[in-house]
Amino acid sequence: MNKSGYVAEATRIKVLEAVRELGYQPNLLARSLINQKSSFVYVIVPDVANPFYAELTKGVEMIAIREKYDIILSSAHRNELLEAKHLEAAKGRMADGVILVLPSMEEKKLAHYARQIPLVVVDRDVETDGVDTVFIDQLAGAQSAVKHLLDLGHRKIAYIAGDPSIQNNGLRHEGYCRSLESSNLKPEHEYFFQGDFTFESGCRAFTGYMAIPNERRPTALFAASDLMALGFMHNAYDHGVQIPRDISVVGFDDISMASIYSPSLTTVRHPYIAMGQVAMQHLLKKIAPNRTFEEAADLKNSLIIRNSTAPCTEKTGR
Amino acid sequence: MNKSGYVAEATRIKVLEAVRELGYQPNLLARSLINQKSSFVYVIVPDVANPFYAELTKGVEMIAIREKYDIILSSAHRNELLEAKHLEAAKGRMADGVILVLPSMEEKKLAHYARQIPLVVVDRDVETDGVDTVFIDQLAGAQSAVKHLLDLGHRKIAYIAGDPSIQNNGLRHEGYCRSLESSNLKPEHEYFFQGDFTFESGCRAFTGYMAIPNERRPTALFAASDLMALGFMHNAYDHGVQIPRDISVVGFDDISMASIYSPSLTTVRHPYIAMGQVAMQHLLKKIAPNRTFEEAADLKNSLIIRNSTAPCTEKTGR
DNA sequence: TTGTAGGCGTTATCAA
DNA sequence: TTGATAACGCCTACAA
Repeated sequence: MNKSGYVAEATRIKVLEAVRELGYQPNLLARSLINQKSSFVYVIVPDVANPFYAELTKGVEMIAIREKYDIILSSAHRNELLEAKHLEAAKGRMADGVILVLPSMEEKKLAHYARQIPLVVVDRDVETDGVDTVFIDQLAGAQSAVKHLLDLGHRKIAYIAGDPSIQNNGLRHEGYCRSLESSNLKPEHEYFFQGDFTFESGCRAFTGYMAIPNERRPTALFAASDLMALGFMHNAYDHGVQIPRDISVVGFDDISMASIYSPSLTTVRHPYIAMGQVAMQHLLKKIAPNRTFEEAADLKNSLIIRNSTAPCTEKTGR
Repeated sequence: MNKSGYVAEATRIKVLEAVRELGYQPNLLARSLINQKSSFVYVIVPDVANPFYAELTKGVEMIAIREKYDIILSSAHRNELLEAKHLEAAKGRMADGVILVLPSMEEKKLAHYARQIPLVVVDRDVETDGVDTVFIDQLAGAQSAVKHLLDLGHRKIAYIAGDPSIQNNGLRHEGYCRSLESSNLKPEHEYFFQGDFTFESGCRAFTGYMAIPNERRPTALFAASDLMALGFMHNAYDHGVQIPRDISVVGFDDISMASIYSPSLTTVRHPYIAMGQVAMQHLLKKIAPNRTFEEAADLKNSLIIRNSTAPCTEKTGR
């Protein structure tokens, strides 16, 4: 008994000496077995190579390390079978909890697993009771982006949408629509470009933009991801369209490139590190409901205004 | 015995039924204990949020998943105490192996741990026997970058160095020097800028560049990281210095931004995903020396020529 | 073919 | 205080 208990000083010293001499190291697996506590947390993300999830993992790690948790990281590739496989592995390995990011499995299944192992779902809103979530309603974030453009005097505001199968994309689109409507504008079909979150789809959107006759051409653009915004700007640069002089652009995510690009990109920051921290804090609360942990940081999207947006110079038709 | 052995068909069916009904799941921890094999691999990187290491982790995962290994990921922040701590944890948890990326601990210590647990070191060259490494000698990569500039006719080639404490940085610098010398040029002190791999240090280097009198000003630049190259280009753009018209720029790493920036950046690609794959293959070989695995991909840096480099237009003084 | 004993490395419990 | 013993959940091996 190294830590506590009633031990004679002499014995204690002897034991400690032996420990050093033999290089003894406790077997944590055996310890887990008896303690029913492995000090493992699974983090299941769509793709470990995605920088967003790398940041999220860092957030998780920052909290986990203080509580001596190790992180088992795996990719589920937005495939519910893989998600299930990893969840089963987590149970089999007696993980103390699971952080599941952007799962594609249905809510019922999520609830099912949540009953078997402490589970926190990130980046997806789940209504079912018992499923803990860390989710930022990106409606507000998208609205603030479009409001920024409206405040600058823009009225013809285009939108590049992301992958429709992802919940967050729908919310970003809805934020765009609502913001327009609150200014008595309505989303024009002509100003809607379907993308898939990638750089290339942003490039393609530029082609669509150029196809619009000059007098109706948008003076501003909101893209559902920074990568698409940058794709658009990239092509714009090549075609001599200047940003923000000819068109203001707002992105979403605040990837590292956003601040580095020329011009730097106005965007909505999605705080992945903080989300990872909060997710881990939720998990700790579930694992040890009696213990108290510091309050979680408040999570929200924030608009970062940089150099890709400027006041509208075009006289409005009204 | 679910898999093999001599079992009556009836019993087998009964057992399988019971398994389903009770939702039985084997406890992998207990299984590990008896098998002396945990199916865990530790991946210890400087920082989990760094996109390079995220890619490397993906490479490791691609191989690991086939052999049913789970990955325990952790950050050591280039701190040898943390590295040691994670290595001890790996031993304590009976990890089957460790992939240690860019360790800062001394070789003797590495060899010491390598004797205790299968260990593969990535991104650092270790001479000691018994320590397996995945390391690309970046000398050749750097040389090809500078040779490209020489081939374009450049003679005044500046260099932005990275963090001196990192082995790879030294090799990149040496590659720069050797390449120059092979063309009977020598590295000018005036053309050397000390950076630290960050975007900001690249920006600062631009200030240094501008301080050089016009007639001696370099017509080309090799930066030891893409981020520094982009920082330089960023400031160049702001000051009306055009790339590649006024100065050609080559980076190192091929970060995702390199292909997206305007102009896109000529750079030396460092193949992190492949390195992760190879590292995991080495580890598997160490764990099960008898089994054979597919041959590892050949690893080397490759020069990616994009739009930030162009022929030298300045008449040489000779 | 089936059942049972022993042990993997811990920790907790209970006599001594 | 200390030492012995059971148990965590699994697997191997040997006897039935």
